[in-house]
Amino acid sequence: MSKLQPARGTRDIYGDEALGMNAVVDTFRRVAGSYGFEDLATPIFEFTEVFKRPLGEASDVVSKEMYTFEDRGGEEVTLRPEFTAGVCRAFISNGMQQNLPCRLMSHGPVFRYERPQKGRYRQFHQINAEMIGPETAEFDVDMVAMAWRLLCELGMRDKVVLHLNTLGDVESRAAYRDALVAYFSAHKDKLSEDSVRRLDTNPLRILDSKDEGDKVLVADAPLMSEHLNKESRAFFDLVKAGLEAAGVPFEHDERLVRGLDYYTHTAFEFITTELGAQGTVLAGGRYDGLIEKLGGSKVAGVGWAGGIERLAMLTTIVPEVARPLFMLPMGEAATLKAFALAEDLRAEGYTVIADRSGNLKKRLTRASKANARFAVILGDNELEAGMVMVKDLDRGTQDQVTFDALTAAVVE
RNA sequence: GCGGGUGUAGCUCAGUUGGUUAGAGCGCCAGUUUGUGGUACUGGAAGUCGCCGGUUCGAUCCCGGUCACUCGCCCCA
Repeated sequence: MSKLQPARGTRDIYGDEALGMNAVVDTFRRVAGSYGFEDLATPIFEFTEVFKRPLGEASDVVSKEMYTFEDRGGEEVTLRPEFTAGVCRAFISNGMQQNLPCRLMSHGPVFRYERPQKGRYRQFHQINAEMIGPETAEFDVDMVAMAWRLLCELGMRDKVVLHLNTLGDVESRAAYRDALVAYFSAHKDKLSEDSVRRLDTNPLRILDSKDEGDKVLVADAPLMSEHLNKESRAFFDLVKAGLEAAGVPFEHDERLVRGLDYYTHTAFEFITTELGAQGTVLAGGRYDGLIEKLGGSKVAGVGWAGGIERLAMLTTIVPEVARPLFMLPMGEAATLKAFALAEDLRAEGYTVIADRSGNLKKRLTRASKANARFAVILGDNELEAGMVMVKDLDRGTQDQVTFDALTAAVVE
């Protein structure tokens, strides 16, 4: 066995898994395209500031999960740990605010230094959609509806549940945060160690603690919905009404939160029970403060990201692979003629695999394994007669046809 | 970063209560068929039992470390 192995948390992707992941990306691009989204490919690495500033120095992602290094020119750069910050940077860099709202879709690898588990890697892949500009709730509905449509097309309608919540606007959120801190501080002695720490760093996170003792306290904790101001309540009501109108089923989950401060209003996660602790398959929300934090103007945004590996593990769609045609020339002259015939067939849209090594038996075996429908046998006998032998591997029949008739003879 | 489990052929896994040549199925290669596949039969190749060290007359097996995977926590897609 080879000692060469990929670095921890990275993998080689091929075969069925590659097909599945491509199917997820293809479906995503088609669905998002149908909502008017356009492609944006941002760099895989950015200046570290791009991620550090919006995510916050104290956040886990920045403080211990980023792949940050100094390049040969002395610049501090970071492999992207997520898409949103880079997309917003691109939005600012390219003056996209001239044409709002911007609908931008991206996909590709992202990097986080974490302890790997199934469905959780250091280099993993995301699909990402951002809508930048809109301040009203109808756009949140569009984004969630688009995610739901994608998941349905991937055959996951019955495998995921949409958890939906609101974080309110800045004012409501701050009020709620204060209420939570007051409540949990009064019961600090009963909180888990993790949650005592969260009381300082990220009190909202206590709400989704998995500690049994915490859960008892959380059950009686104040609710976000009780601390929403009028505007925030109206915003959330509109999101819910819109989703109902669009036919998107959801659960209002008061415990669903976001850690970072620039998140406002809508937060949502599509969760499955089929992947253990890695149950979140697609998640997003509104980030009205992010662009400004990055140095842009005050522009709102709403977006989501999905984990391609996790989605590929759950999708039921079977990618269609074109059945190849095997070209089996025997002898030098036949090999040369086969080049021409193969090019003709490819020009007609066929997938042609030229198999020139080994005896005919071996080559037919390979053709069968490759799920080929036809094998085109071209030896000296055929060449002299100006013909090729076309073997139908499904039926086991074969016929000689002229070179010109080949294309017509291999129609399935 | 913290705690638990696992690591034997390309793949899925048996097995050795520490002992001489480590097994199966699938896959691969070859033959029965020197120009005809998928089935069948016959034969074959392939493993420093993850890596390093310790204990022992002797370690794939016991112990320690390490690497990787895996389950949970943290965090998150």
